Amino acid sequence: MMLATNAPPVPMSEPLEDYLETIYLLVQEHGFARVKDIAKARDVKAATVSIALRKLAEAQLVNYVRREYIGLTEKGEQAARRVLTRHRLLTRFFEEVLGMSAHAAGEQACAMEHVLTDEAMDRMVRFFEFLGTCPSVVTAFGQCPAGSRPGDEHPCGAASPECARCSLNPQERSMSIASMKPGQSAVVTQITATGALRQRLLDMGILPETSIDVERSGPGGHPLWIRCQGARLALRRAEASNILVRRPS
Amino acid sequence: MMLATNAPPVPMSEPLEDYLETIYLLVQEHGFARVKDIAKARDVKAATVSIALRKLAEAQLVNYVRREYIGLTEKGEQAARRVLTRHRLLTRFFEEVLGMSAHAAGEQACAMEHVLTDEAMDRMVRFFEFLGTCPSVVTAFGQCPAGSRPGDEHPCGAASPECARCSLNPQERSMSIASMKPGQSAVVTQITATGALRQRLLDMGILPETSIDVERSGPGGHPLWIRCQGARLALRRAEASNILVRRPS
DNA sequence: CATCATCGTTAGATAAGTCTAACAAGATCT
DNA sequence: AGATCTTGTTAGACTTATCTAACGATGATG
Repeated sequence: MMLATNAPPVPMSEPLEDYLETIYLLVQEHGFARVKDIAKARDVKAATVSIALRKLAEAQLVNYVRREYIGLTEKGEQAARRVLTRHRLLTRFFEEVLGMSAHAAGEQACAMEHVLTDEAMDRMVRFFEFLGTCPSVVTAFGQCPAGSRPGDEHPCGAASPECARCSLNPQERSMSIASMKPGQSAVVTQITATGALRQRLLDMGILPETSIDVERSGPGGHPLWIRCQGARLALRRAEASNILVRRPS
Repeated sequence: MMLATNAPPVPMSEPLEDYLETIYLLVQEHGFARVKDIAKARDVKAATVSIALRKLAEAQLVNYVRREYIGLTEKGEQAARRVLTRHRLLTRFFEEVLGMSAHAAGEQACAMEHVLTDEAMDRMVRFFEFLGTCPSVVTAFGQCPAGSRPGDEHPCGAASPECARCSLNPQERSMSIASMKPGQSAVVTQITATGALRQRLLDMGILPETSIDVERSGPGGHPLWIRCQGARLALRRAEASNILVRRPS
């Protein structure tokens, strides 16, 4: 529901970011967000939420009239997705790379999502792009130190020899989403954009290994509508062509 | 100056942890810590430091008489080292693995050091232990996505083939610090301990790739005195034997 | 010795986020 | 309709960390 804009992200306190994130998830899951539910999700009292909502409304992040429907503004949705994307990225790192349980990884991600800088995020994404094309790295690590603690076994023997995906030419099935047709879906492998555009795409939740469904695609200057992580996004063609995917062939 | 104890770490606010860390570093660097210096290092006013010191003194973390010498207690030193170790571990991750500048890596580490859980730390250390024995992984990553952004080059070709260190039997030169003589120094490769002992050793600052100097070592039940990251530590033999190192042969 | 500069402390204010308790507004059920 | 239950809001208090401004103490200098 949101076109990529250049709105500079407003610095915000961690609790307020958490409220936005919570609202975003509740709306996505139930179609609405009530004070009570937000309070429960964040484990605070309803009174506290009420006050927070007033602040968020002042900052133009939520549309909110006393006792009425609570919804995110465009700006709020963007901020929420930004945080949520960081959350998912960190969770994946702790779970898939370091081998932590989903629960522990999520907890850790929660604590860090507010302070992950744009640059660090960028680097982590590149790390995942790298792992995605050469998964034996993770595998090798998963087999050894993250797992049990023998201490004597050596991982490299297992690591180096076969790198299944690498032998396939990765560009073979690779395409940008700009050339996808409505109804098709694919998995992101790489974001080739750099700088602000890259950051904006990442903040929208477009990360390596997330899947994307194309809903509408017009010719020429028309935006491309996609679904990603449950969100509907509109991309310009120039943006779309920077997102490489692989299609289950 | 500290024997490894089983004192349960006290939960503490982030600012207070920062004060401890700052004091620790100032003492290590200049031999003393004044209110003024702490204030400058943390970029707050002296008044604020004064108040914080009172709280730290109440919590038995600093020895502190009004207007007199400021020093960490044993508990305080332990807490400071705990945070500092997290800081260093995270910095290394962002710098060495993700390829960020030393400055950016440090900033990011600062923001995360207070919330890194024991488990996540443990996993990261294992990751480094893994990388230490099979460095081609990092190298390969460093050559590709973290560096420039060609997007088309593929890292794996460079990654898999030669894994220099792996071909050497890592146990060859590997030994525990328990068998080191006074005056010798070595680099940590692995902490084989598990559970609480492992955590305690990590919290003391004993991480993969840190160097250790043995200062005194008695026979039998006597503790082993070492220097690590500028700190003097006493280890029991049972602990020392869990720390594997490589010596520049 | 008197003065002045530096350093540290105290008092009082502010801001953010939380709580409890009391209250108000709808919704539901006889 | 009236009683009651659920939900949300407001008022007031507390905690932590910070600030400014004023004050006190220590030590150096003319």
